[in-house]
Amino acid sequence: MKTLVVLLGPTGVGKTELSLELAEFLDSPVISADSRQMYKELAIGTAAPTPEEQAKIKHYFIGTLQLTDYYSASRFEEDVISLLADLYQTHETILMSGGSMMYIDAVCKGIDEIPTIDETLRADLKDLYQKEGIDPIRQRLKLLDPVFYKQVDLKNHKRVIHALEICLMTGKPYSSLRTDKAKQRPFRILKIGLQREREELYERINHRVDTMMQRGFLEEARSVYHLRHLNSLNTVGYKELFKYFSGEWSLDFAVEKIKQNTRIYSRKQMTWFKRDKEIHRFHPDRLEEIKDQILRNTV
RNA sequence: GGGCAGAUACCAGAGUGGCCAAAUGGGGCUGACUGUAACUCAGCUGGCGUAGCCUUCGGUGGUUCGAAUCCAUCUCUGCCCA
Repeated sequence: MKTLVVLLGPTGVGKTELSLELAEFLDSPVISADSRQMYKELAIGTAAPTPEEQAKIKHYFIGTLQLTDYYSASRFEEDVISLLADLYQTHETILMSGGSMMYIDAVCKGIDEIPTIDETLRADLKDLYQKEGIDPIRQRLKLLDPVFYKQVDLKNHKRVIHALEICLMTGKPYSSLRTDKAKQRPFRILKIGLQREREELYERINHRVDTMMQRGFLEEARSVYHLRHLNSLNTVGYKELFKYFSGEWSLDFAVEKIKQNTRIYSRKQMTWFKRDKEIHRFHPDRLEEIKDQILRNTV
């Protein structure tokens, strides 16, 4: 049976390194599930696989987008599913590796059909939000989709605005489009979660940030500074360096903040996958155990 | 040596007789999250199994029905004058 092995875990845990070994072991390319490594301008600050690593193992979805491109979990689902259809012509097992939990869920469980929001509509609502706050948006949502209105976190403006966008875009209540059902995939999914002791993970993260700085992260960030308002740059690492460029923070302080915010991000990832009972957890050093687990599930 | 200011929870910092286990921010922790998700948002953060109770606001001793808040004194810190 065709199998998708999903390697996941918090940032800095060691996914990239292990994915190379597993890819070799499985004779598979690596499908990257990382929402930021997709941008070609962000190679250093996202710790994307290097050109050398990519020369050894074929990677998909690394550096394939420009910062100005629109992308989403739904597109990722679509792109990966269609890519898998191709790859399964010649492979039994494919490896996907990454830490963007929502992207991974989109591939594993699917995501509901919702049209892409029209740019004008999006801009209009953003404008309304900035001028009058969240209240009028809440009120309109309450009118158009009372069911979802009761479910959303009303303080989370992003979710509230998006729900209204969907209602206005489709003419239907957002809640009516939510199926809450996982799609059946024509392949088996095996999730391997990497975890380390927190102290160990934090040390790696701190160290990794220092390494990024040595590799020219500052220059990379400066080269995209003029695009800082793009969502694709609402990203740990870049945000902080931008504050240095604007004179708000000293460089040392910005670097400390990058470390801190990366640690926070890693915790959020862990929270997300703590509740996923399908994940088999391993320390990254346990390569043999991981291989065993895969063999047991792919034969 | 003299004068002044100050010492509050992990940090910063409000509070200046009862409404104070003590504002607020940071940090930390926990969690939510189906489309811009490395986003966005929420809860907790002295102790004990809520309620309630217990121990706190530099130390000690007072005043008071009642003190983080007033008085005395000690220790430490900062600034100023010598």
